[in-house]
Amino acid sequence: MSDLRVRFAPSPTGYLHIGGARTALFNYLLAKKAGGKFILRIEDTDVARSTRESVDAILKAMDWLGFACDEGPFYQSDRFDLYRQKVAQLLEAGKAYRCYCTAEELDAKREAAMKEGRKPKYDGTCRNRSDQPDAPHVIRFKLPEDRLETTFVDKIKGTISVRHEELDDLIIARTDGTPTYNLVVVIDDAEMAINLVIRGDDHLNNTPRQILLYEALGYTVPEFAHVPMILGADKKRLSKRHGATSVMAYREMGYLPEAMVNYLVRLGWSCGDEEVFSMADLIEKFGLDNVGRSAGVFNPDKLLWLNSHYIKTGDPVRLAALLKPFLQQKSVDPEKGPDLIAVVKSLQERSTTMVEMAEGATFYFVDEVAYEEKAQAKFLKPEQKPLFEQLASELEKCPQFTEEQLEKTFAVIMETTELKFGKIAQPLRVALTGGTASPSIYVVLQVLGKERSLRRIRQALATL
RNA sequence: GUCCCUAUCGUCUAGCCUGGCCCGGGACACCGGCCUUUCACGCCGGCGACGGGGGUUCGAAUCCCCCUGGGGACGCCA
Repeated sequence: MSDLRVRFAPSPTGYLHIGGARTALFNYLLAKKAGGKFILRIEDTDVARSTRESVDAILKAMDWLGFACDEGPFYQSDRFDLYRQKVAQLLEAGKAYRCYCTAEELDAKREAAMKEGRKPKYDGTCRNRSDQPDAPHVIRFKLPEDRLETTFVDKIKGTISVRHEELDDLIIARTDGTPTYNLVVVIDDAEMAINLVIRGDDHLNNTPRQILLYEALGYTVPEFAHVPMILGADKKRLSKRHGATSVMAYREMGYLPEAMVNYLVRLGWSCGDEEVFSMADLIEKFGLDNVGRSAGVFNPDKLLWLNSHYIKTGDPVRLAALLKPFLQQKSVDPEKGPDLIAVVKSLQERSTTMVEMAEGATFYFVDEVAYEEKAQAKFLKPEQKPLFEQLASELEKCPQFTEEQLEKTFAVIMETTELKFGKIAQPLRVALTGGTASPSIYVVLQVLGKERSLRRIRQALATL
């Protein structure tokens, strides 16, 4: 047991994406490893952009990935009183002030500064105003002038130092009175006793000013660990044009959560030459020490490989349950066909996603086999009639569709027809499955069972 | 533009801290072969990197500096 307290704090302005999921994973893993607490906090201070749907989508994705939180979810929108109180505290202490500059004025100044090659920061117009008219205003945090720079040691990036001349007086409350991110994140992390903040390194630049806020509010500054970003193949920030970025989209595409977790953890973290990790492995082995410092490129191929690995080695009973919705989506009724678990077993090593498995499984469930045009033309020709007749009568005689019995039956067929196994198997495969690619023919026969198999052979016979 | 971060195969990375065992290891992808009743799986093999330039040192992927590349931040978004 330790007192480690970490958190994942997504803003509900969309679904949970790949990068967020990895941040959540790192937090979760560390909490579990240390026997600490993993807290979930929804950062919805931007009322205009936050939606209930996004919250639900994020919660659902967290659940799918298996990241259960120990505390929360907490909603910042429930805590505005606390924030208001803290703003007042800063105001009273003279550590914050009202700023009456309009957004338009600020934009103009920013643009001008950029054009002149200066850093676009607030010029402090309202900093020393003595009057406080009752006009629309924001609240700004007064950058402390008692130090020239702020330095902290990041658990991943190392020592980070920023000179205060690079900073300005940031807005902590909007014109409408609502608090902004940099303020609330500090208040909540402090009030929730978070002692290690793990987040994307796009927050690295915010950290010094947040540290200043911690100090101004009299809070203990936590430790920080900034995880590198995830990029697309073109080294640009990962976005929709690189393919799906929503975690749940991968579930829909037939990915298993353990594959996603395994892929995500290896993107930026390593443990010698190991590639495959269960959640239990990760809780034992994961650590910030082996997290890389540079951005990584999202590689869908490797995710796919891991997915096929987990499908191959997965429990058929569980996979069968997972397969059902994918089958139903293709209008296949999983109840009307052979044993689903046997179906899964026959497809595990040749499926890379559950969607693919569903595609491969469909033929088992159809009432009437639909032949692929080419396959039919090549393997279901009139001259095959004697072969199929043989097949029908011998298989009819076969007492049980077991590997052993089927082998015996085929030995007989091979002898009487003087055909090699391949010459028999392929036409039969087409008759049974409609195509030329399928699991082993003995397996197909067994899974389908005697009755279905014979019906399909007779169906083929009728077309010759 | 300014600041911050970063830099090993196409990609994820091991190695770097504690220089020599690394003319650099693993994985994905790719190519070839084997296996084989189809498609796959699997197995074997191959291709392929220390960004560039200066130092330090007997010796550098490993330490230092510069350059270049990449990412991020600069918002009344988070």
